[in-house]
Amino acid sequence: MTVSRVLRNRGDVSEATREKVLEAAKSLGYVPNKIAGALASQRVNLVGVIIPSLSNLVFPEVLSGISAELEDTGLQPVVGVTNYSPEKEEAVLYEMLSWRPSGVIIAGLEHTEAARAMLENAGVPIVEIMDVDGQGVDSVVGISHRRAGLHMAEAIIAAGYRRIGFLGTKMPEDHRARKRYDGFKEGLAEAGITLADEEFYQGGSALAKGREMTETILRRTPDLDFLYYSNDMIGAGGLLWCLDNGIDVPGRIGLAGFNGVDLLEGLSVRLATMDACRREIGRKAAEIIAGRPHQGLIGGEVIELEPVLELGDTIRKG
Amino acid sequence: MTVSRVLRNRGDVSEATREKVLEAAKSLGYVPNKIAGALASQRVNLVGVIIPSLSNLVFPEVLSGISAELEDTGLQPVVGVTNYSPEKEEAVLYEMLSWRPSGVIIAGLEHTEAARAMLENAGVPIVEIMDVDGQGVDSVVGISHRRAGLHMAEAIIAAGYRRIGFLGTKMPEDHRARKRYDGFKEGLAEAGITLADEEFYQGGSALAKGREMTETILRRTPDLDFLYYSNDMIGAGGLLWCLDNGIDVPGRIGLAGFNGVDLLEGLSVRLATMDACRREIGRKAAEIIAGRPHQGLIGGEVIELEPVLELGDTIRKG
DNA sequence: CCCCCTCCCGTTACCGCTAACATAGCGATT
DNA sequence: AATCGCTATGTTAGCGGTAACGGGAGGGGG
Repeated sequence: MTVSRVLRNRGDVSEATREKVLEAAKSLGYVPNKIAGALASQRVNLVGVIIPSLSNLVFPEVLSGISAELEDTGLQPVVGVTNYSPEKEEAVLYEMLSWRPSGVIIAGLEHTEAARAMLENAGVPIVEIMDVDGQGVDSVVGISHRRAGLHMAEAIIAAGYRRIGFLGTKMPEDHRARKRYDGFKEGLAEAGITLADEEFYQGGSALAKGREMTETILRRTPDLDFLYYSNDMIGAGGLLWCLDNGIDVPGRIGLAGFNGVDLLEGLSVRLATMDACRREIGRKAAEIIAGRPHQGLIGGEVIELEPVLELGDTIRKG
Repeated sequence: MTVSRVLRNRGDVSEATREKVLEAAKSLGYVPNKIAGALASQRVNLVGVIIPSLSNLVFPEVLSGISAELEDTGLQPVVGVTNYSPEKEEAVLYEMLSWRPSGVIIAGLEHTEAARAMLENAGVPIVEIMDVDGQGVDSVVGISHRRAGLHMAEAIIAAGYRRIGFLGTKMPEDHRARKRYDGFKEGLAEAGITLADEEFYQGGSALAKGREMTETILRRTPDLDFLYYSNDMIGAGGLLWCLDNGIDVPGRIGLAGFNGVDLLEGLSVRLATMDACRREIGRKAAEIIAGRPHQGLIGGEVIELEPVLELGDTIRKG
């Protein structure tokens, strides 16, 4: 018992015994068994984080925000990846909840019915992240992808472009991409414009796909004067293709992507984009999980962040 | 007890009771407590994975190999990130071991003394990945970064380049980058050549840094005819800078990076690089962890993979 | 001198599950 | 009918810690 007190820095132990315990622990190479500890104390210092993918670039950034915020709280993130599959999400969530984490951070608002039920009954703070367009189970931190798309449409129209094409992922399960798409079309519709053409892809290297799709769509509809890409990587691919083919950007054709991927800083021409506040989303979500027990919040906060439009060099000004 | 048997598919239970149990579990929203289960059975279906960073692009790929291989084994990866800090690594490892995972996959061969001791005494299979240049604790899966650097040097010299510069990260703790650097200089030395200049960076967007550094080094040493970058992202930045500035690649100057990052497929000019077998490393490591209990291997395997040189378009041929 | 309080350390009873063993039920075998 | 063998289910005792409480030693106040 005294050993337990020393190793957890809890309760009074004399300096003398404390040192003896620590020394003994070190010389034995003793590593306490958190499984037993967690079972006895009903406390687990883990936070489940469930995201669709790690190769998307966006999610590692969110994760980094989460880690940073959790750093000094004694909490530790545990990551699960769903590959955009709702069934996998359900399975991963089940697995995580069976470890009784102190909280769950999960991407998106769309879950299977069973997953939603588990979240509701988990009895710990839940934060759904990335997206605020919909109804959350508990707390929500994100941006409105619908409005992001809408604002981009407005900016494009304000810049004088009229023949607009959309390039994106096939998005059966990427709800956020779909919401941007919907918002974008809505924004165009407000100005009485409809999408002149669109092109979707699946899998493969995004940069290369961006090139291919750009070539395809411009061959099919040569009079397009703007291309809106559903993410920065395919946008960058398109931009490179335009530059290689001597197309005047943003004069002859304008381009924009989405996400504000730092990785692309360093292209000769900066792609117009919209920052999705990824690190910030991670931070806020972690803050909610970490703060809940102390502040005794009842939950259900909804934090909507504002994505910032960065015009870059691929939308003409004035 | 019967419930336990049903939920684990273990032992004989009649079909009738099995169904009753499952139905009851579902209607109660029962999620078994793995903490208690693990404590009682002394078995934990988690594999600790400790890597330096998630933003490096390389590690998510390794992870994806691990996840894929673990998919049907009932084992689940739990990721810890060290930010290239040995102290953080030690802390993360301690935290992980306190959950008594079924195995640990950890990047690199260099650890603090305490970390090494923990690995040795963990009593579960340990796989050190990425690097085989050194002495491992248990199993090792990776490539020889020293030889990767060396081979690149040979290829560059064979192509006729002589005034060679190196651009890389400041690498107090990136041992693999250092080993490539050492191997590279060794390769040059064999041909009686020494590095004509070098430049190091830290932090920031790699693409942008690649541009900056390339400009800096070429301004300082204008007669360089080859630049070897310690990773593909800064290499790509350098490549873009050269293209923007109308420098003839690979005629006037040759370029090469390291890693074979898929992300960059789609640049107009393919950067010479060396594939580091990242997914494969992940797969093999996971295979060792997953296979150990069944096959009763004693451990200590060393699997060295061969990185493949891809000449791309930035080293002149013949 | 007694009482009470504080500081330290020990005792006891779980936490929720599973390994191992015990037992009940029932048909087949001798 | 007694025994055996098998399947299906129940019982018991932990797993390695922690919460909650107990209690001895020492000190200060009345």
